[in-house]
Amino acid sequence: MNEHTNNIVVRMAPSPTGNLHIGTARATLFNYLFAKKYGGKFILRSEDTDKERSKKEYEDNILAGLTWLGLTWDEFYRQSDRTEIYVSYVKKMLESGSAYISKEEPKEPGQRTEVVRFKNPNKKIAFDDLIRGTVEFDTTELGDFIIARSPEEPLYHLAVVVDDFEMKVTHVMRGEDHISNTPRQILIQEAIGAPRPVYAHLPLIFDAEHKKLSKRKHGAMVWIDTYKEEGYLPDALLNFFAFMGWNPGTEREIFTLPELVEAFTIERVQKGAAVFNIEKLKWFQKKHIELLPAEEQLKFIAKDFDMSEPVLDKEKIAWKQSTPEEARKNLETVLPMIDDEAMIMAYAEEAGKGNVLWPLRYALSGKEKSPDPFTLMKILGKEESAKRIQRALELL
RNA sequence: GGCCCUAUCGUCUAACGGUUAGGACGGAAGCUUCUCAAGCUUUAAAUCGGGGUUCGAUUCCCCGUAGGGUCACCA
Repeated sequence: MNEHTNNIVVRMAPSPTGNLHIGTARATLFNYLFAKKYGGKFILRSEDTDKERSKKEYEDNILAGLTWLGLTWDEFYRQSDRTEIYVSYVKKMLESGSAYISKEEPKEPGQRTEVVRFKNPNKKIAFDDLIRGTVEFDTTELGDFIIARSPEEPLYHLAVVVDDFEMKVTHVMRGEDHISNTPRQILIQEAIGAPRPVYAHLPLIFDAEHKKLSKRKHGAMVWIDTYKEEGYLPDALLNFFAFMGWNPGTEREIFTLPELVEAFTIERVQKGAAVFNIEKLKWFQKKHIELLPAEEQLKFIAKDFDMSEPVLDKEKIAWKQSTPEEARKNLETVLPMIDDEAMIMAYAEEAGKGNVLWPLRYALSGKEKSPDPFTLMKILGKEESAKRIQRALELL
């Protein structure tokens, strides 16, 4: 695997049956990293063959979320636009005998009395997985599985194989939950004469109970939107996702997206599932905020810390043993110096840091614990800062 | 249950036969005369079990065990 391996094509194929999911985003990241690292093409394909469950709004959400994350694609396709292609393959398979029409007894409303089944050759299939090595299956246990509801209504396995073939996909990187789908898809490939892509099944993301993350069980925590709304930076999320299942082989942990592309190698992807740890995400977020310009960082502080006008407690304005008179004197001295940190610090050095900085910080925040007074003043602005200091003075 | 995958600190992981088993998150402790939610320092914490192979196994093989995934006219 190197830059000279030509024409690498990968694809991410989400089904628009829900908003952008963490697992989808992470798998997309790995496909993106792989494509960019090796100079390949990254295709995004909306797998909406299920008309009942697929919705345009979900597709929009997935595309918007991926764009927000910075995971951009080179080509986009929608399976519902390609039905006639799948239909032509179903016809070919029916003619060649690799598929047949089967009479069925509908078990649920809406089910057909005739479906298209794949004629299973019942053989052993072994494929080489880039992450797991050789994986073997006996396809006998799969039976003659259904590949289309009717000759005009193709189902997932058929559509995937046809698309990967037509789109010349060379590497299929997807979650490990798809590993058992692989033998079916290889069987279809062989039936239509499609080459076998290289497979790479990514480790899953688990919850604290070591179960696959699901929308049903975990609700909002699986949606990318939730993290976006909470103010998480795309790069923090991406960095976090990358490190669940991959590491650069060094002790460096903070990477931007371009840096991840540079450092990425498929060989360092893990086999075992990773537990989603929100504390670690918060740490990545903190580190990525530190990468931002100073004024951008202030916005995050302002958002996380309650900056609304404080209700001051007279008793708390003066620091420790010092007197209200001292606090008053210090605040009056500092008031005209508001936008000059150096001057305030110089004064604080001689008057006693605590005696100056505590009343100042308390006057501004009204809290015993808060960011430092200079940060507060930058966020509040000169005018509001002066106003709050004045109010503290009135109490003394 | 069948099939498949996986197995190092609580968590994310490093060590590609030889290390005092390393780092990070979180935890604990301490330091830091403006506070701590910041910063710094220190610290506790792991190779699932049993057999092999080998001079030597976290590492290779086998068997267990445990966990997970998957078994739709969903994807």
